[in-house]
Amino acid sequence: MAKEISKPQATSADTGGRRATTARELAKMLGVSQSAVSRAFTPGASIAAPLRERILKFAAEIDYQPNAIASMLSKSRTNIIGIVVSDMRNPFYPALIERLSRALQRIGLQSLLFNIAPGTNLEEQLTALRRYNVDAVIVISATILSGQTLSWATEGRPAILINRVIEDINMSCIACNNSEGASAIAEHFYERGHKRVAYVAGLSHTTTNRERQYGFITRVAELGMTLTSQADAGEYSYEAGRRAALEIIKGKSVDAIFFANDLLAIGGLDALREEGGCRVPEDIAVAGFDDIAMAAWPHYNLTTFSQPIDDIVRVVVEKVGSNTMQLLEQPEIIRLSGELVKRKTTGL
Amino acid sequence: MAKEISKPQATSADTGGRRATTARELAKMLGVSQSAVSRAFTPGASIAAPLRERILKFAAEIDYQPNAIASMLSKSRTNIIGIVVSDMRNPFYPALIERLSRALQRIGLQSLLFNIAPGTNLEEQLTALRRYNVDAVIVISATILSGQTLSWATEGRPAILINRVIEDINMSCIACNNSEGASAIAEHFYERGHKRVAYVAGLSHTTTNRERQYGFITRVAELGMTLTSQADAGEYSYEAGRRAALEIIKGKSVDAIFFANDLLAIGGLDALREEGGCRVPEDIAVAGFDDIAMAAWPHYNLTTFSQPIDDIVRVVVEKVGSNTMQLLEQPEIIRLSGELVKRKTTGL
DNA sequence: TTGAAAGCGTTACCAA
DNA sequence: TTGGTAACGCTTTCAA
Repeated sequence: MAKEISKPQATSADTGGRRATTARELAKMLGVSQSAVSRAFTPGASIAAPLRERILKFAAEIDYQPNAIASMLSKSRTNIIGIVVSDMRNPFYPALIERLSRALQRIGLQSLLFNIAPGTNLEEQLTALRRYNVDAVIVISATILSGQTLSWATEGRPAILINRVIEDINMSCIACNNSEGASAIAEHFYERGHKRVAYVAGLSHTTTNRERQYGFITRVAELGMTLTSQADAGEYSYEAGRRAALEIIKGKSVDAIFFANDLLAIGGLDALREEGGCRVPEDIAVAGFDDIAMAAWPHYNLTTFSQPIDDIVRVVVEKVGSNTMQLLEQPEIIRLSGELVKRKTTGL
Repeated sequence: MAKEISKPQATSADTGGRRATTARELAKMLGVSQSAVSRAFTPGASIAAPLRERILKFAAEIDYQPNAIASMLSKSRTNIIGIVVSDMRNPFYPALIERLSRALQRIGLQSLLFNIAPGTNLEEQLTALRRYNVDAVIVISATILSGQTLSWATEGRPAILINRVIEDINMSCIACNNSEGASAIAEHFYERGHKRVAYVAGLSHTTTNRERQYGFITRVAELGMTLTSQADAGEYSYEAGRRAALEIIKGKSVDAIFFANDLLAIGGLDALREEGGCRVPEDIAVAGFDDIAMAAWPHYNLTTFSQPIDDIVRVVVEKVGSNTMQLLEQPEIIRLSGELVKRKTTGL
């Protein structure tokens, strides 16, 4: 028995092979020039309203869409932003990427992901970035790539670094005021009466770490507190946080620990309570940095310094969306201010 | 005073404006045809080794790279895979995306992100997907998009759904065996002597939820256990998990709760211990699904059913990398098996 | 405002 | 194996 045919809106010529309709074909069907079709789809182009109407209407009927690739070639503009990432394990990054890509989409820009895996051949991985002619590059990789490699990879394309600051490089950098944030944590510890404090670094050579470390230690000294110990966790992970915390309380007595980011702090927190036999905040206070979603979970309730993700996204999108060239010609270092979020790990 | 010029390896003609060298220019400089240049960069093309050598060497010197956009246009192949996502809050997805995009990169494919925000105009958001001529589409969005919308959005392009199964649609689906996994959880509960069990749904209408729910409930009945209650958390989030857990233990007595995913389970776990006054696993056992990184954290130590992310990625990349057309012509539903991971929330 | 035609930088076919 | 040349599907002058 013949199966019923459920003719799916085959308004026009069948697709045969799956080649899409072109502007030229559409133009011929309508008896107008191909240029007219192009203009119909170009906002602000010089075309009479009725003609545009007619073209757009028919285009919708036969489901015509301009081919973006061809457009890229002739306009030499791709509407694609390259996003260089290397760590999606730290929830801070997915959160940032999610909002960033949505904001970009809203102004017609798509995100092409370049997920750099550590250890492997970086140049090879970045070659693609150079070939795809992206309109701009946003780097969200706190680590791994040297400024030199980045310059090479972006090769004269507008680029902007998030959460990392490199001086004397022809790209803009945008970061929160790490050092002030860390100062604020130190002050908060001080106000709560903690005298002997410790600092746990993530990757010690990263600029975020250096700034947070500097801000914290400096303020600690200014306030006359004692920096009992410092640990270098070696990476920004939960497990590293656990290890560092246990190491810090071993022998020495400490009132408060500031971890370079929330993921470390959360690991440390669990370890202190479960293996270290400490009560937090009664025996020891804990603070982190970033304000990831988990920090607000009732179980952790972690005091932290909140990164202004929305502001970062807003500024980045603004820069990338408009005067991309300015990113090249006048690279600037933009500092956005976060805010101290006091929660239970430093209070009662 | 004049600033010193730091001539940055200007091996060849200065870039003036930042227009890249073209194959034609390169060819002229070398006195060969432009076709030769193209062939030099095409593996397996018919070109004499010495000529290729000469071209590649010179290309490297002047830093020439073939323009991928032009290549896309003439080959009508973009080497770009569209990745449709809608939730990066659940750590399962970033973990998947990270491995997926890296695996794709390894075979020369880049990932173009389409981050669909719920609530807003879907068609508008997906129009870009249709215009960019991606070679294939990978959908990692458990929810939001109807099969119909997806068909429209992919319009005859090879597509593959991860973690979601839609029958009678011309795209392949790949998912773990949710129903068996849920059965395994039920059996595990049974073996540990739990009689009164509960189920917490995420989004109840999603296929993952339906399959897990069905698998669990069915096995529970077969084993003669009692399904004390079911809750619909309404979303796959930590907070929803908390709420659902507290609701479930209110009044009724329950031995074990199976949450539709880990994020819910973790929220539930914290709530049970901290607000519900329950000991886990002594008073009540808890299990989740997915095996996200947090499930293995010592603090949670959550029993769960592990999704075979690596297998999923392997199969998807295989499909997408080779016979993309087969995805269209012979869509299949692929089930990959995960494994039960017994941890402390169901044991001692 | 409209149409014709010249690019955009490749790939691919056809001769040589 | 090589070079010449026609696509690829759009944008953008240049005339009309």
